[in-house]
Amino acid sequence: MSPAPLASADTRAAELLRSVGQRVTKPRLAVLSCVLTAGEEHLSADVLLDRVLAADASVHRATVYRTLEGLTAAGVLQHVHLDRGLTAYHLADHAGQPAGTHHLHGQCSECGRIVDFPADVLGDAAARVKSATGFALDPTHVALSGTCAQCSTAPRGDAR
Amino acid sequence: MSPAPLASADTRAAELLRSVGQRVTKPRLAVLSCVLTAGEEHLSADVLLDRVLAADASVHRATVYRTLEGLTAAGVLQHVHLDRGLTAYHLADHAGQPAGTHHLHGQCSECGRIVDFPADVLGDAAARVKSATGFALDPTHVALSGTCAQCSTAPRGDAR
DNA sequence: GTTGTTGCAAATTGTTTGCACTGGT
DNA sequence: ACCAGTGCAAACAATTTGCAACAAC
Repeated sequence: MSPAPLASADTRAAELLRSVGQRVTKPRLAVLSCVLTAGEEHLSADVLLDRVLAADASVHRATVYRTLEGLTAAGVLQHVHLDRGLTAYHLADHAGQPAGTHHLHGQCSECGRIVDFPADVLGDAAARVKSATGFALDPTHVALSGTCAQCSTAPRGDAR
Repeated sequence: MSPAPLASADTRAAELLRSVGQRVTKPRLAVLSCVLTAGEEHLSADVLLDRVLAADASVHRATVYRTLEGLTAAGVLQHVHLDRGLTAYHLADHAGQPAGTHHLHGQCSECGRIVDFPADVLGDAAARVKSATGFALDPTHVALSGTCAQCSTAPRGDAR
């Protein structure tokens, strides 16, 4: 279940922090290694908060929120807005790529799960909306709503 | 600027209430006629709350929220979820149409304005997402994010 | 009259702010 | 040593709840 060499989550976190010129502090390490450990999973700020607290109860809530904001500003993390006004964080798409090619997200309205979509799933929809209405869609800013594959078939399976 | 015969907003509201078998009460009239008077405008619950209070301060907040929920359940109103976890309400698309053909909404991330889109703006995007990922998009549930025509050109113009 | 509605006050959820202290570099 | 970063407590916004008084039918 855990094949990853995650022993070094803290080490990677420290490297990342230094590489963007941020001070290496206990809360920042805690937050970043939670994100690193989560891997594929996209975690909302408050879930992340819970995990950080579970790992180190001495870190304060406010600091977790400030840290997430700071790491996003520094380009280490990216976020999407979800249902209910929550925000989910994940590692930034690698810096090599042309800017603006972020992938998009869908959120299942049944179970709350977040799924990744390739940047181009919407095809020419954005262009169509723009020319029809003048509205410039930014599908990366907010998660698209719908029902995930699991919930479409199986009933209940709430993971929120 | 105001060509509508809106003198009878309260009357229409009462008719609507009766037509769905809901009791005609002061708070319900206040809420419904605010929605009717808003017309095209899509109002978030809290803005609607302010307007209702401005019209009749004796109506309680909690009642406004309960009323909006009730009217939605009764099929009189529909809602979309916005940024920040807010919810916007508008009159339900007329009952004559085939179910599920609701229009969609976009919300400008600059000014917060809500714009309507025809139900088919996304073209085959939903089908594409479904077959690529198994995720069944429901673009009517949450407003699509982007920048409205005004904000794309002019700078500041916050109407939030 | 009785059943559905309302007003009120207090709780909730997720997040933010001001400020004095602390710890990284 | 210096300043960015942190903990804490309190404020925040939007919404929700339990309950007793109340009013529409």
